[in-house]
Amino acid sequence: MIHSIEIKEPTKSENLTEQLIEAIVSGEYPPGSKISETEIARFFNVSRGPLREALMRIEGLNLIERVPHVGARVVTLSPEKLIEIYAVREALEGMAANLACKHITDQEIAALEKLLTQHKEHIEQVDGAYYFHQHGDFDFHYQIIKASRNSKLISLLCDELYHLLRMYRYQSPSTQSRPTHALNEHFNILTAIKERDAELAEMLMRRHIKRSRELIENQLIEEKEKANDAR
Amino acid sequence: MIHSIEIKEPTKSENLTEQLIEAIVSGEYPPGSKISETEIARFFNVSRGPLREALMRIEGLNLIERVPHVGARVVTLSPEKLIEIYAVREALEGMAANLACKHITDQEIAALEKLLTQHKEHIEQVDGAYYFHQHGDFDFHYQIIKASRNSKLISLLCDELYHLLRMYRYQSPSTQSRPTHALNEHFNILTAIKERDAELAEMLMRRHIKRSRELIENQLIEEKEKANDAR
DNA sequence: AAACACCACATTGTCTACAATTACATTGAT
DNA sequence: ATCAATGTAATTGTAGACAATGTGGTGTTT
Repeated sequence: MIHSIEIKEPTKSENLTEQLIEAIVSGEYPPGSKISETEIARFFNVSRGPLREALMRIEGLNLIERVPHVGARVVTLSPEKLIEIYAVREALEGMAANLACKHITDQEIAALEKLLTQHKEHIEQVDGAYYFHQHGDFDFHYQIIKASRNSKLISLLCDELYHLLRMYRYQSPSTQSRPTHALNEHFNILTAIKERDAELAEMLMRRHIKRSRELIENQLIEEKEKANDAR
Repeated sequence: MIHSIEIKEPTKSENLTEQLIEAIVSGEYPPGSKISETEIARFFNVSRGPLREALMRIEGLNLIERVPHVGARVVTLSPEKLIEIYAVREALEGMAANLACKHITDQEIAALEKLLTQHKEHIEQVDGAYYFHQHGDFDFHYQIIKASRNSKLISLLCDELYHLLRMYRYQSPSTQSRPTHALNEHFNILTAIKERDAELAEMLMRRHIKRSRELIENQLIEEKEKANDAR
């Protein structure tokens, strides 16, 4: 989707970084599991030097937590942390939608329209096409973020937060989504962008993300009630 | 300047990271300058291993840029990049002000009030107390960010963007500020927070940062015109 | 004189070995 | 039996040596 795998990275350290990110995000190294340097270095046929460099970078992405002289563990994403991330997304992607109105090209708008039409067809045909929807959801948001033309915004959302969100998706596949509602909201956002109404686009995007967040918050409340009942 | 490794951080790699950040931000290693691994490792009395680990982390903070097999250079902050950062700040700190209204304690509000009163006195006494104002400006924003109680927001603003902003301050000391106006805006923001008016606080904070950004944008335009005239 | 090819040098990337710190288990005392 | 202390084993942190790549200069050719 985003990263072209055309050419290998020139250095082992960078290759490792990408592979480890994939392994962590996909759940191959489950949340909370320990990352043994010697073990993983042997597995990837590299020495501990490049591996440690990769770990430093991955720590910067908040995918692992390291304690000196103790080791690294894969982070466990609590619903509380996820809610925090959604608050950040609300602010940043709202800004992205605003800026996109000012910079997006007609071609890009056409591409977005095509994307949403495809989504609509898929949802109508395959009722509850969950995975596809989630995938496409990222696509839609990604294109708008890119259209903001603000490289800082793009890197924060697509490099820093993206992996954490993907990881959460793997961790809790039971997350209920709302494909139809979300699709409608996507269409409304696109309409605002087409009309170059920056303020409206921002507001709609923020509301869109806020609703996703509230879904998670409700889940969290349910979980807590269940825990209380069990007591 | 003494670089003796005290018992602050438990590991040399982490010590190095902090010292290098300080050196880069303060301009000791000027923008665009090359970072020679062997040279700096010798200077700090460490081997290249820990140094490289530190460089990886600092690269993640976007303070340096590394090219494989070529080396690392200190980033040069263009006005364009700074404007991008301010757009991000506008979104994030707006959200922070909003959340702060919901979570800030009365003690914290009192502390903020005291802070602003001190700023006011200083500005009245020492006209154009530039450095202090900038310093205090960070204080005010920092306290509000902390009061948002959103750890992701806090780390993004205070860990990721903060160093870049400090670096810019060192790089272009000629930046004209507007202490009196800014102070008034700070007071207005604080009033909104005191009244727990989240939406107003967010709007005022965003406008406040937007005005700082516009100051930079105007400078940029002036520079370009000057460049055109010289041609 | 300009452009290209080649070689030597310097710098970065990686590996192996060693030192330092922590975790766990065993042992002893209360 | 529980708790504390200590020693051992395993893991992480660091250092120095070696390999791979990029840079710059020199010399030749057109």
